[in-house]
Amino acid sequence: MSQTAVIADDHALIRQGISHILQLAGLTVVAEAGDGLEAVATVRAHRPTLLTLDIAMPYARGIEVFGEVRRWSPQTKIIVFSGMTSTGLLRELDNAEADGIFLKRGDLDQFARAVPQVLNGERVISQDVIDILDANEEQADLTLRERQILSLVAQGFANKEIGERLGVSAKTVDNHRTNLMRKVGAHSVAELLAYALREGLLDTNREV
Amino acid sequence: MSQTAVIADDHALIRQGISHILQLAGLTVVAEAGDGLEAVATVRAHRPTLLTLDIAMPYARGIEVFGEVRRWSPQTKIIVFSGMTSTGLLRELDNAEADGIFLKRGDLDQFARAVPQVLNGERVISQDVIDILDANEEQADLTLRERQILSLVAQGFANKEIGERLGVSAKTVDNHRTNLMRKVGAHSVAELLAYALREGLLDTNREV
DNA sequence: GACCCTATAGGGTTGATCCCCTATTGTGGG
DNA sequence: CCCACAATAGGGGATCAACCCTATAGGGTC
Repeated sequence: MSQTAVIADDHALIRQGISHILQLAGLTVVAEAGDGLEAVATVRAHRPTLLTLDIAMPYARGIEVFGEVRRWSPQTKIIVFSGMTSTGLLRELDNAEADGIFLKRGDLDQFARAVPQVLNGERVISQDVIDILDANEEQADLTLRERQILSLVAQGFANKEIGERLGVSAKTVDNHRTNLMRKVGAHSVAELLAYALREGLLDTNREV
Repeated sequence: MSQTAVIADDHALIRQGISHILQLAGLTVVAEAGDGLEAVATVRAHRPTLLTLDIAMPYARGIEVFGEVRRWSPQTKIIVFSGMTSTGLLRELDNAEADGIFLKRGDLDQFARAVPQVLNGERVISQDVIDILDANEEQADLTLRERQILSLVAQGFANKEIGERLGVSAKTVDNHRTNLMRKVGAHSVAELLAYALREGLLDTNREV
């Protein structure tokens, strides 16, 4: 039986590019997915040999898709394509034990050569990614609550509103926020968001 | 003599996808460019029939590339591929009279069908883009000063610092900021930045 | 059990922001 | 010549953010 692949990316152009490469590698592309939820559903349905996953997709971030895929189809190898180069995100992917990590801006031949290796059980991280991870060893690790609050702050909500939304007091939000700022070295909302943008902690372009 | 094309995009994967489509349309892809400066240089050297241009590239934004290309190779048709869906950006492209505007997440067949039309002198804007432009007719038009201050606020500077940097008093910055917020309907830094992010008024992902 | 960390919540201070007002200068339109 | 508006500057007030402090409850580790 031939080896199958599912491609998840919100850009049709990229799906086509990847599809072409995978076909040259002898894989059968059985399905494509345009957002995170679709990606999970498609993998559950097809249980492919390989999944190529974009981390920045509507409805569900790649990282969250990751866990679901591992759960419903553990034998599926996952290669992640990242458009963003932020340390935080790449480290998350590294820790999540992606079978392959590549940058969209990177060399395609490198990816093409890596496909058979990954299918063979090896783990292939592109050199670009390794460089980025090595460069910034230190990385503020934020707690779940802090990330949630950061995201809501970035969406323009005030402490009081965030408190209502999360079911806690505004004062608790204030405390989390203070810790958050100390961790990342910011001293105002604006500095905080500037940091979050740099690190790719936010869904910048919320797609339609 | 056959018709030629140059592809400018910072993602190799997308270049490959576009290249494939253009070749099917009978065009010869004579060069590819990975950033804005390269794009301008390449177009000057080859003067292609068609340029496909990504608006979010390192070193020079697509909009700036636009003017340069029109100047050095006026007969070159320009088709823009946008990953971002912000009204402001798309309107800018519309006003700059791109020969074609498509979203990266859009339908590829639509693009493929449009290529000959564009080469034929027609102007083709994808339906997705038209919908977005129609949806938000109103668009806050900010003054130069307001844009500058918005940008500095987003970079984490306080009124006092912005004042020093622009050589005006902090109070003046405060006033500009108040007007700015009234125009966009924001009531806090966070809301202001959320707006700016949505509208693509900021350079979100500053690439390596 | 001692210890650390997260999440919760409040008290209190300081400074910045948000937004109301007035006012001047310069520029471009009609 | 008047009007609109951008840009400048300030007064003043209400609110909120930023950050210090203490404190409790629960989870994990050694």
